[in-house]
Order: sequence, then structure tokens, then C-alpha cells
Amino acid sequence: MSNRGGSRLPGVGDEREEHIVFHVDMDCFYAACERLREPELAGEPIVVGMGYEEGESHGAVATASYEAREHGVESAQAIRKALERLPRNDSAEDSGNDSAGHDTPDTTGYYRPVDIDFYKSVSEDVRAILYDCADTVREVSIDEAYLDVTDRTAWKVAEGFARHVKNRIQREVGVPASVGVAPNMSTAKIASDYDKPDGLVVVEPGTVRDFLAPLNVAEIHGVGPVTARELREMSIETAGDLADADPRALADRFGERGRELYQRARGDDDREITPRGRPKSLSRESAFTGATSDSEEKCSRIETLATAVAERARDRSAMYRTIGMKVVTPPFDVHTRERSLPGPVDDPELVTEIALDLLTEFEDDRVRKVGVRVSNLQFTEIDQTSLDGFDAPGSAKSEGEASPGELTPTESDDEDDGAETGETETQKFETETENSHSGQVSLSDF
DNA sequence: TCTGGGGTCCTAGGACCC
DNA sequence: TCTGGGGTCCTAGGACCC
Repeated sequence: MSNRGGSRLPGVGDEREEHIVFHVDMDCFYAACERLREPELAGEPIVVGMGYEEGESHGAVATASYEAREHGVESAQAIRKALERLPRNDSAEDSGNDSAGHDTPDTTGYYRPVDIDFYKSVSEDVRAILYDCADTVREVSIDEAYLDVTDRTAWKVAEGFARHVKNRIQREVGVPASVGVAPNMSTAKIASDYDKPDGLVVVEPGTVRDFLAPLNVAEIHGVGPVTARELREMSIETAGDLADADPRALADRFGERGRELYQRARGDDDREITPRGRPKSLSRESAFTGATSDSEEKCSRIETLATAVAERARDRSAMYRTIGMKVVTPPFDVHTRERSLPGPVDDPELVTEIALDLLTEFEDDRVRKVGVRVSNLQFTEIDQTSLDGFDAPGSAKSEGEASPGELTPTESDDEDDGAETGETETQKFETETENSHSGQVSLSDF
């Protein structure tokens, strides 16, 4: 529609308009996975808690099913709070006494701890379908991905194709997904959210501005609570307001991000869909129950986390050149300290040593949470599985059965290695030989 | 909203170099 | 002794996302 301010020649560069982007977003993914294991939970309120254990009341809500949300249970809420609004259904523990027929009133919910390994295995099944359906896939998280399907479909039939993808996921894996279809990523993202759950929304080129205009600015990806408030202070409430705002004023207030948000509100987003590269940092953190000023407690927690981070890095064949630590002091002040080394290392003891050293600055503070992080990563592995050119069965972790569909992702992932990581030229050989493995690595990465 | 864990990107100042 | 401009790296913090 709108010819963006002369940034391209009319009729020449406009093929971008024809890009067809799907944003696939699983609905209440963790809860849906639990239903996969326990089909009796269909239609029941489910709360999946992290840091939560069976029968306990600590931890926070990772995912609440829509039925649970109706009772006021929200994401990130303390489990204790969730239990106030939606008492636990204990029938699982007494099962045998009561059959499913005798339902407790629907004011109770089923609480389950996060089982990330299981969710990953379900996610991989979904993944295989996505790679089968698109030329390029960008995985955003365990339950979300962008697909570039420009060469697989056309606007007239895009809705049908999107429905096909959605139906395959439901039929072959058994979890519901919402799909947004649009000419660019930011609009597709909003579209997938527009009619959740089980939604399918198509925003054709030329209709993007009108689709976005009435939405609250907070729905634009990249506008959080802080920016939303500041925008409101500028009398910018909707995406339409933002699209009509003075871009210079936005840039003054928000810098480069202001310009970007302005573009997104106008439906202009020319980011290419690229496969995800390798991680830039790895970290572990954990909260104390309450806050502690006990030095020993802090140190031993840091040691545990440092060891875990170093192990995680080694698992992923990552060397690191920067080691950092984080403490959160009440009410919620985040402090980070880091130290860079002359060159990359793989040295768990050094991680512990440096993290502890950085911690000393806070030894007298009350602390509610600590973390350890490594960054400036460099990947250097040449693994056994790549040497024969095939993924040896049972080579990497528990990947489940390799279905023919999974060969595709291995290939698509090839592109990101050299292109995205910005590694040195000397690693060309390595990036090539590690490829057959890298597909698998990213499978289980998140 | 009394705040769980794992990430990404951006900004800004200072050190240091040419 | 004072003056210029450009570039990179490091560190800390902030906002945001899932």
C-alpha cells in the first residue's frame, strides 16, 4: 500500500510486499502437553508451575489453561496466589476412589510441575511439521516460530495453506496452535494473537495499516509496560496514533527503537526471516526463599550455578571469554558484574572463582536472587557424528526417533552457522563439518 | 502484580588507540 | 599545552520477550 518514504523505487523493490509470513504460536503449550499425557484433563483448568512440586504451594505459574484463567489465574503469578483463586483438585492423588465421572465442582484445578524435557519432545514433533511446510523457519521459543512460505503458497490460497499447517499440528501431534498470516513478521505475530486460542487470522497486503490501527500500542511487539506508559504520556494510545506520530519525536524519546516501533505500527517491517543462530550467552539463576544476607548461603548458591553454567557450556561445545554474575536485591534491583578474559576458555573452576570474586562486592547485602552467566561464546566443536556424514542413531541425547521430516531442519540450519555467528574465517572448515550435528543441537536447545 | 528462569538487543560512559 | 575526530572494546544497566 503505502510507498515507504522513497526508500525503494516504485515497482522495483516491492516484492517484499508479497512475502508471506506465518507466525505459529502454540496455545497454552505446557498445559496442552499435559493434556496429551492425561487426556482426562481435556476441558479442565490446568496450571503448570515452575519451581512447583506436587502438593506444594511455592513456585510461579508458567502456563495456565484458558479454563484456569477464567478463575483469575495468570502467568507468572505465585502458585500460592493461584491456589487462592483456584483450589487444587486432589482427585489425582486419591484416584481410584472417585472416577472421573464424579466431578468436583469446576472451581478446582489440576496443578502440574513443569516437565520441560517432555515439552521439548512434543515441540520437536511440531518442528518437523513446520520445516516440512516452509522454506525458512525461525524458531523463537519452544512454542513459537515464524515461517517464510512465500514460495510455497500464494495470497489467494494462503489461508487454506495456513489451515493445513494448523490441522497437521493438531492431527499429528495433538496440540492446538494459532496462526497469523501477514506480509511481515511483526504483523503476523499480532495476527496469531488476535483470535487465540485456535485462531487463524490472515492480514493481506494492503490491509495491514487498517488492521493495526485500532489496536492498543501495547500489542506491538517491543512495546512493554514502560514504553506503553511513555507513549500514553505522548497521547499515543493506539497503533494508529503511533503510525501518525512524528517519527522524529519518537526517535528523540526512544532512540532507534522509537523509529522501529513507528515502522511496525505502520505495518512496515522488512526483517528477513532467518534461522536462529547460536546462543550469545548462557546463564543460570535462582531465587532464595525470601532474601538472605548469609554469605555462605550466597556463595554456595553461586558455586552451584557456576558449575551448572559451565556444564551447560560444555554440553553445547561453547567456550566463553566473559564470566558474569548477577544479584537481585530488594525490592527488585538488578546488579550485574562481569569480567572478560584475554581469550576463550572452557574452565568450570574459573567460572566459580570469578563469580565468587565478583560476588564479594555484595557480601553485606540482602539478596533475593543470584545468577551466573557466560558470554562472548565461541563454538569450536567437531563432533563424532558429523565425521561419517550421518547422524548416528542415539548419538545426541534423547532425540526420539529420527523421522524423515527431520532431515529438512538439518539442512536449513546449515545456513545460519556461517552467516549469523560472525565467526572467523578459519572456522569455515569447522562450520561445515559440524553441520549435521547442529540441526540436532538446536532441536534440543530450547 | 510483592516478581521464576532463560534469553536478546540497545544505550551510554570510560579507557585506549591512532 | 591545547586541540580534533574516529574507532573499538569493556562494563553496567534497562527494556523487553517467552
